[in-house]
Amino acid sequence: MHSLGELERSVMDLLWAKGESLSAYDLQARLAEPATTGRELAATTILTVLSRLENKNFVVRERDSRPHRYRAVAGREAHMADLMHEVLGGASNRTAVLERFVGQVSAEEAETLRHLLNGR
Amino acid sequence: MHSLGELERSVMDLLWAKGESLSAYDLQARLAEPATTGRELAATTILTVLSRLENKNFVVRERDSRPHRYRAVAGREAHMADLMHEVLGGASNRTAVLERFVGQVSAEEAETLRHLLNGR
DNA sequence: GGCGATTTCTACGGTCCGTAGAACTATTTC
DNA sequence: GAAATAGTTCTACGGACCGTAGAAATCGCC
Repeated sequence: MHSLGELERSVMDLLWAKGESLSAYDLQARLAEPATTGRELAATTILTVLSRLENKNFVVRERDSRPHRYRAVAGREAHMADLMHEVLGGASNRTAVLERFVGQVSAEEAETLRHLLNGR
Repeated sequence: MHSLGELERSVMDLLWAKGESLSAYDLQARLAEPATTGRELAATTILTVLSRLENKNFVVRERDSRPHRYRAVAGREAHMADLMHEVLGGASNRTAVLERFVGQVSAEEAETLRHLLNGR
């Protein structure tokens, strides 16, 4: 799985936060807000980043709407779960990794996990 | 947490496989074997990589033995579990991530997880 | 068909990594 | 203890990836 740079991640965060699709100009405005990066970036910068994110299969582009709109392919949570599975998949001894992993979760999260495992 | 390049990862794999500490020359020989990278690398290359791994806190160096020996700080499984926790830690909604994660594990792994959670 | 909005192309500087020679330091050997 | 040898550190370069954005091309409207 491809990894994300800092600006790429900021863009994905915005797309993830807003479930809908956004145009490069929307993103430009959101990124300029102090709450996010606070930087005023050129529109072409955003477009380059979005194009790279498209190549990495993180976003899809709606080419029919006229400023193109971009939408996250997977939700933030799905992406993170994928990342966790990617790590786990690279292990020769998955059980040992899971053992370590479980050994470090908080009590509440252990409870959450038990609950989730029963609901399968 | 720092990330690893390809050669850095190969070196860590060797250090993880062999629990003990290894010298740069040991690693050079292991890396030259077809089973690993099959490449014949200069000794200084290995030393550079090890030095970077030391900076990233992946290995410790035993400076008293004369070809210095290097040892992995954490085991492979611990490292992977750490990575998974790092991903999870970056989530605003950890439960949602765990839900996705658990939803994708195999039946056997789900059983493993239940077992591990009960043994806490 | 020209003009403004939008997208694509091209590019440059920074960082990280693979790679290794050059320079330096420690150890052994005679 | 000086010379040879082994080991370590310094310096560097090329490639990949990313942030950044201007130039060039294209689209859509009047």
